Amino acid sequence: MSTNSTIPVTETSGAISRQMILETAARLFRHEGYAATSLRAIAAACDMKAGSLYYHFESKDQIVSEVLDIGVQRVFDAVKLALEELAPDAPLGVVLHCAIEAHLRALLHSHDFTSANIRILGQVPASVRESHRALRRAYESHWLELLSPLQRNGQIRPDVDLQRTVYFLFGAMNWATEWYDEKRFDLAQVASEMADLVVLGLQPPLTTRRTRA
Amino acid sequence: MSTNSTIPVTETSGAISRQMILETAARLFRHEGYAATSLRAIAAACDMKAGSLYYHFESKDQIVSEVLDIGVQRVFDAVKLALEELAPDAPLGVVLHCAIEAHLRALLHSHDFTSANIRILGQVPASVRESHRALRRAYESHWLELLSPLQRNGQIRPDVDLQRTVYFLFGAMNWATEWYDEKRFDLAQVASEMADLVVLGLQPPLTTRRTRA
DNA sequence: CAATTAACCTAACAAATGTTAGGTAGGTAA
DNA sequence: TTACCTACCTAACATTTGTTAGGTTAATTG
Repeated sequence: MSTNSTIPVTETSGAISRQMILETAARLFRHEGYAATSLRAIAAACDMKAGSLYYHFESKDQIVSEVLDIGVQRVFDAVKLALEELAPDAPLGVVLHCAIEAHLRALLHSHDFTSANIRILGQVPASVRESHRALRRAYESHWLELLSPLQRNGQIRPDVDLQRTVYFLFGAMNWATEWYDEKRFDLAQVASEMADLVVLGLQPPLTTRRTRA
Repeated sequence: MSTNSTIPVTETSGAISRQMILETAARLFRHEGYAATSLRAIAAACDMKAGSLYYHFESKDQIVSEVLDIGVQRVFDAVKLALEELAPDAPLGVVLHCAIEAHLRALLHSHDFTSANIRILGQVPASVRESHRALRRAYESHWLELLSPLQRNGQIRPDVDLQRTVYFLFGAMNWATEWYDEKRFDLAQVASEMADLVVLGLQPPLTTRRTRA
C-alpha cells in the first residue's frame, strides 16, 4: 500500500494522466463518435501509446463507461446547484426556466463529457449502456420530484402526466445538440423560449377559441 | 442495354434482392448501430455473402445513405398524408395532434427505416450525413409551413419563434425512440399528451397566478 | 444449339481494431 | 548502494473490417 508517513501535497502523476485520458476520450467521442474513436487516437492525443491506456483502465468499455457517467453527473450537479439558489416557493415558470437553462448550459457549453454523452449513448455496447442506466434514472427522478409538488400545488394541470412530460422535456433539451450553435443562438433566450412553450403553450392567453369550423 | 421487345411483368430478382438488403440493413442498423453492423452480417441475414452486396451497392456508405433517406421520407410521407385528410381550417390543437401522431407512428411502429434513422444519425460518416441534410431540411420546412399560417391566424402567440418550436418538437418526438415501449404505452395517448403540452402548456387555464411569495 | 447476362460465390487483400506480454527509464525508499 | 514501484513503451497477437478480382451457375436470348 502507499506510505502514509509523507503527505502527497500534489496529485500523483498517474491520477493526472488518468484524468487527461478521460477528457481526451470525451472530446474525441463527442466529435468523432464511439466506434470511430480508437484507443490509438485517444492515446496519441495524450502523447502516449495505445498500450499505456491499460495501465489506467481495464478496457475501452471502462473508459467510455466513465465518460458517460461523468457526463450525466455534470448535468445533474449543474441543475441541482442552480435549483438550490431558488426560493423554495418559486413559481413554475421560474423553476422550469432555471432548470432548463442549467441543463442546456451544462450540455452545450464547454463540456465535452455532456455532449459526448448524448452523442454516443446509442453507440456503446449494451452492457455499458445497462450499467449507465441507474444514473440516468436518478437524474430523471430528480426532475419528477421537482415537478411533483408543483402539480400538487395547483400550478400544473392535474391531468398532466409528469413522467411523460419529463421525457418530452429531455427530448427537447437533448436534441439541441443537433442544431444548437453558440454563434447563432443565445442560450439564455433558448432556455426562455423552451420554458415559455412548456408553461404557457403555443396558444394565446385568454381568448375564446372556436372548437370547430 | 436491356431488350425492350419483352415487357418485364414482374420485378427483376435483382430489384427484390436490393430491397431486401436495404430492409435488412435498416433492421440491423436500428438494433445494433452503424459501426457494429458489418456487411457480412447484413449479407448473412439475406442468405448471401458479403462480396455479393457490391453487385447492388457501391459501398457501405451508399447503403446507409439510402437507409437514412428512406427513413426520413417515410415519416415525411406519413405526415403529409395525415394532414391532407384534415380540413384546411382545422384548429391548432387538431393540426398538431394529427401531425405529431403521424410522425410518432411512422417513427415507432413497424418501420425499421425510421427508427434506424434516429439511431444511427450521429454515427455515420460526415459525408453521408452531409448529403442527407437536404432531405431533413425539407421535412423541417414542411413543419414550418404548417405552423406559419396558424401564427398569422392568431392561433399561435405572435412572440413565439416557430423555428425553435419545431426544433423542440422534433426533439420531444424523436427522443421517444429512447423510452417508448409498445407494450407499456398507447401511441395515440402519447401523441395527445404531447400536443396538449405544446398547445395548452402545463399551467391550468384561467387562473390568477401569484407572481411572488 | 451457342452466346450472353444477371446474380451470386470464393478467396483473398490491406488496414485497423482492442488487447496483452514483456521490457525499461526514472524516481523513491531502505 | 540495492531494491522496488510507478508510468510508461515496444511489439506483437488474433480478429474483424470494407473492398476487390475473378470464377460459377442458371436463366434468358438470338
